[in-house]
Amino acid sequence: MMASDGMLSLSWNNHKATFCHILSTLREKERYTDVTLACEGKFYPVHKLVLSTCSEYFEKMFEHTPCKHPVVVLKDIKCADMEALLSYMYDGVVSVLQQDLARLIKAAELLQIKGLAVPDEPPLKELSKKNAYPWSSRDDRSSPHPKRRRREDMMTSTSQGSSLPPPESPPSSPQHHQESNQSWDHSKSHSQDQREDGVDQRVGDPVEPAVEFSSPKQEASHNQEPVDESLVKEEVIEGSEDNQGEGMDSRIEYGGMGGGDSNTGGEEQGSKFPHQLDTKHPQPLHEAVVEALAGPSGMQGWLGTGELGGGFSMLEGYSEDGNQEVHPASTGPHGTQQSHQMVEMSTCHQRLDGGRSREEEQPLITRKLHQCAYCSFSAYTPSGLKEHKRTHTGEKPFACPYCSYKSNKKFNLKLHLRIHTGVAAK
DNA sequence: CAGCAGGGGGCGC
DNA sequence: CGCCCCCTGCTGG
Repeated sequence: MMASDGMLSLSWNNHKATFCHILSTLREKERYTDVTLACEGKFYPVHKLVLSTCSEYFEKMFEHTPCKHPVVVLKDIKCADMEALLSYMYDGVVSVLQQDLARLIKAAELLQIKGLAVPDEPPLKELSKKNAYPWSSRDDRSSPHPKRRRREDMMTSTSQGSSLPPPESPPSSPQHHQESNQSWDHSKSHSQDQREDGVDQRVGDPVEPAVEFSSPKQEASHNQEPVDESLVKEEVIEGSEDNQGEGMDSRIEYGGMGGGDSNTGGEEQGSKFPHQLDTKHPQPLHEAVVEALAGPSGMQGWLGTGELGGGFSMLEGYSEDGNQEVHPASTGPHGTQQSHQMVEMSTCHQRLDGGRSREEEQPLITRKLHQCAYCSFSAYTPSGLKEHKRTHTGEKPFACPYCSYKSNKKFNLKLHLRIHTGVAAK
């Protein structure tokens, strides 16, 4: 925010990253989607805008497709690849097994995905800096430019397949940004294959005539190994103030330690855990965006306060699209949806204390944070989050039978009732 | 003092 | 593990 003779320039910190994340969220929630990609019987409601942005192919296709909501049938694309590409287009990053890379690139070429197949701009510097791992830098993803990240470099160090062992790479490895296959992900990854049941809703969708899309040069019928999208990293909210200043990654990767006895002792704990960020003051702009774009029940996993700046670099790996069923037909009652990001803070240490100040004094805790979708608050428990959310939604389920008082909290109602029942207060 | 909101303990599933 | 209940701290009238 700068002032030049009376003129204020308000800048939205982290705007681009935020914007991208909102887009991604919109896709998850199927908000404003205006095209449906269909491949291998699965349907992916997405946005023309995004596709067009990332692919001239789509751009032209939509240019010549007057339908308001066309269904594009991708005959020669594996759904796993499609999901990966969508993840790439929306999040700017995609996790792919090395063995699937070639197929993915081929698919990307078919669709002329910028950055994966079509040089969107001088790619030299991006690629040559590969070892700099730009995405782990604090560059807040200031540019949504697609980058062809040959993640296979890293993937080779870990074994592949659906049951990736915990990344055992040394902490110095630059990859601790991305792929930690959390143990709790394993269970979820199993359900990957059941995504179909979630998409039936689209089948009968009386949208416009389907656009048959058959890529000219595709033959791929390799084994269909779904891209293990559980290869997502988990972001941990980080109090950037505490940042030792040295770059970024005070963000920690809690990869694979959930399993258990591999108590790593020191190094991880070295990095302090987030105590609460400035939870009292969610960024008004962000909230506004949340409200405006995602609605009260949108924006899951919203972590951001712009102030965090380099504390984390957006949620690139945060892909509920990977772990979630593809858009269940009903998103649950308004305001009560429970989807929230769970960040597992796993340090293989047992709970160390029960005191209130544990956060400040003991970073070595094992617990889950339940991230509020509306602000940077993280609750200890899901129910805590639930209650907290009511402060955003205004939901007040507990009404006083004697007056018009309503509370968002049962116990508060109980306290209130005392003024009616005559029980001495406090 | 009333209201609000976060944290934590206890208990049941 | 999640829900329920309660304690506690803060704020405003």
